[in-house]
Amino acid sequence: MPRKKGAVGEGQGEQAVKKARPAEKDTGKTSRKRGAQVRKEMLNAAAHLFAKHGFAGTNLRDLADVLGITRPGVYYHFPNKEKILEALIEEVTLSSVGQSAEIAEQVDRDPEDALRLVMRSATKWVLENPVMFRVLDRSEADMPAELKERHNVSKKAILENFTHIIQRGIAIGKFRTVDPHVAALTIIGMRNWAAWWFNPNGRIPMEEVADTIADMAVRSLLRPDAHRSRSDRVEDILRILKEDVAHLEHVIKG
Amino acid sequence: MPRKKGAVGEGQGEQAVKKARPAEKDTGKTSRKRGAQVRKEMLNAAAHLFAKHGFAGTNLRDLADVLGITRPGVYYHFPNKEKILEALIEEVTLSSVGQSAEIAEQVDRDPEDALRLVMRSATKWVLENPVMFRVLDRSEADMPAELKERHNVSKKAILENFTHIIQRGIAIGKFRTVDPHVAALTIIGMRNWAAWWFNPNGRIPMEEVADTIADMAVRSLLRPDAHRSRSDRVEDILRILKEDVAHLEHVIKG
DNA sequence: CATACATTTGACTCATCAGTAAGTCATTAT
DNA sequence: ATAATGACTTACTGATGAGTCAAATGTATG
Repeated sequence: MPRKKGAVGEGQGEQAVKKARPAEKDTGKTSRKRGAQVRKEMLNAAAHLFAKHGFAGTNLRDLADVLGITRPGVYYHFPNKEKILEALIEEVTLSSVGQSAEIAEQVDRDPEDALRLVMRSATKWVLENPVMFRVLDRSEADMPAELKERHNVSKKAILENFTHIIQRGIAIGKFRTVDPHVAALTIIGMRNWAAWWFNPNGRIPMEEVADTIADMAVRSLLRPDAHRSRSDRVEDILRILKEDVAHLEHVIKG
Repeated sequence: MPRKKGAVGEGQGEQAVKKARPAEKDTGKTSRKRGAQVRKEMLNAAAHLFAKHGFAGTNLRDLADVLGITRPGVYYHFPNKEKILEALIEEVTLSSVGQSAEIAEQVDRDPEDALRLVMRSATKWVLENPVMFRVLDRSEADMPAELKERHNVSKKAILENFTHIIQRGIAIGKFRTVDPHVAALTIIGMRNWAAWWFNPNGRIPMEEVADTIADMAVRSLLRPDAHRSRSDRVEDILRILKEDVAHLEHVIKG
């Protein structure tokens, strides 16, 4: 990506991160104490660049351009390129801690409810931080070992949570699927992929998308007949099934 | 990724692409006429590298190392780095042409059948070419304009096919979803994400995974009541119900 | 054996990019 | 007013990596 000659972010689908100069008066305080603000903007801009080009494919000069400073100016705020990624990931894992806690709480409810709640919350998180999510995803190969390790642990935890819920759903006869592991990976895919197509300024509000995806996840696993009775009690489901069997046998004979 | 000092493909999870020398006698013909063979190996190795590090993040020397030649040797087979990517994409789009045709044929069936068939075939393609799929996905930002254009057209076509099927399913009252567009994107996510977790040498065979994902996609959209009439044969339904009853009775007792 | 041809190498060039060092300059504290 | 300092800049270094090219190393064929 040898830096198109003309400008910087010339792509047509940009919409975010573009800015040629701090435009004289940014917040009243023109220069001093602007540091923290710039740092934030830098992380935001870096997130967009890392998400699009990956860590290795991102040029610090492009980052500087976005902020309207020169390349070495970046080094005032961060000691090196990798620290930017680390700061970004730090931020993202921090913001996902709340989510994990929330998920852990729900895990022991009725499987259908649990799956819906956990899936909605997990999806919401992705839709609220789509760029960060993409960075995480794109930079895996370039992450320093320690960060990669943490990231993998977190991914594994999510997968296990889902698998666990699904297994419980199967045990009480509410879910049906060939393999809980594959099923968990698949619904995680529904959620994760959303980070790549969801448009925060689009037609459909985030909450609604999250609800839709969570609903699809649940329905993709619910045993068809279980839909009938929304009861949690296995005995109820069994009774209904038996009624159905009796009915069908009658139909066949009659 | 400044090239770990020691070796080349030191990661523990490698399993594919590793080879230090063409090992004396490769196919009997040691050197002459080896060109086509090396070219193939090169594309394969490049696919793995591009998939892992992205186009920009891939070093041609790493590619050369995998093949047991030196970096300039690469230029005998391809004029430059970008042409390797192009050749790769060429190959991949060629192999997906068949799929598109197949999909087009199914689109006008009964929506449930159409969705299942199309989804299965689309998923199978991904599972058969997971590395290629990842390359496509990872290299989007680095693709030359013309290739990117073609790629986008193909993505859009798939999306529209799914959307169309879903809309028809809603129209005849068999599917239910808030937004067909979101639903289409979500089931595409189920499929696409599989490229990142599916292991061709894993426990579960490809066909089964494809079937499972296709089934989940269909069920995530089917209107609950429509499940009943899924099979035309009452006997089938009865048998399934009896299995369910047995299963539940077992659960209650166990 | 000699020649032609396929394949690969060593030794380059050139551009890019991460990171450093020293200097500038407005603002704020003294 | 002056010193300190926050937020830069210009001008470097050094590494890396893409791409070139004239040889070298075979290896098949006449």
